[in-house]
Amino acid sequence: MKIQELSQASGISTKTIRFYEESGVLPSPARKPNGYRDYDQADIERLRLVAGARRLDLSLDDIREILALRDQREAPCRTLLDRIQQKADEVAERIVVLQRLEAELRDLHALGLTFPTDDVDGKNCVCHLVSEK
Amino acid sequence: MKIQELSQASGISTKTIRFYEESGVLPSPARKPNGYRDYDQADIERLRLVAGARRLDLSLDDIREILALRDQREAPCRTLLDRIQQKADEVAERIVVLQRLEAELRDLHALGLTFPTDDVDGKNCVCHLVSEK
DNA sequence: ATTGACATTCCAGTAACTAGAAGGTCTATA
DNA sequence: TATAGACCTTCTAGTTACTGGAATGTCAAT
Repeated sequence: MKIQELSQASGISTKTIRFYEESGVLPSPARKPNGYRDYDQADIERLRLVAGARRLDLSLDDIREILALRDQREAPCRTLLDRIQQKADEVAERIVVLQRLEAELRDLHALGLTFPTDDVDGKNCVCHLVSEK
Repeated sequence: MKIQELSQASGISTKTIRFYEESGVLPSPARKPNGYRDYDQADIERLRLVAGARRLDLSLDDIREILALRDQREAPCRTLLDRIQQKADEVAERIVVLQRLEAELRDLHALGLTFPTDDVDGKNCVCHLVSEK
């Protein structure tokens, strides 16, 4: 199976597949006599796991660790579950920060609308609202 | 005024100040006879505007554009306000995506807890939940 | 003369790709 | 047989906004 077929079976671009190989997330595959990469069913499954984990926004570092466990025939389920929970917590935190930021941006925008928009140096300008103290 | 004093007046590290200069966000400052960068009050104000805009997560590209307007003695308030609103919209979208992601992660974690954690290849493993179809 | 705190430049690394160049291979058709 | 096109290969470099470190120079005080 050539790289493009793996790409279609996984939904991951050939560019990214090669990048994952170089990053150590995917092993170097067998090569055909002409030098083309040659993949099999196990590669599809591995790449699908990577794709699923990436969709959950797990880092390639996390994924490497999980796959390394699996390669040593140790079940990575515990580690994977831990990472999923940890990622959920990170995301929750990030959401809070972004909510604060959005509120601030909306407030600033509303306040800015009450100001003249042709003031380059005066204090009556949005720029001065944006400048830190 | 030396770079460290500007750093203290703005809360931006000297590393970042030099980086901003190289990035074209700050102009090349005057130099003292010994080659040290020499800043003045206007530099503090400019850097504070940059810092404030960065705190609102505006990109250096946006900031460059806003400062370029100001440098041509055109009021950047309209552009700045537009960027603020646009950024608020982006942030709102990002929040929605992250909320979906968090829900998915929590669900997956809850589901994973009902599975055995020592299953390397079996279908009864979290890994298979994570793998994409 | 030396110490310590500053300054300078340049190089490399971060995360996860993506784009493009230059070239080799395979298959089908004119 | 020649050639078109769709694929493959490797390599380099760009993205964002910094951050860290090395090697070296300057300045003030002891």
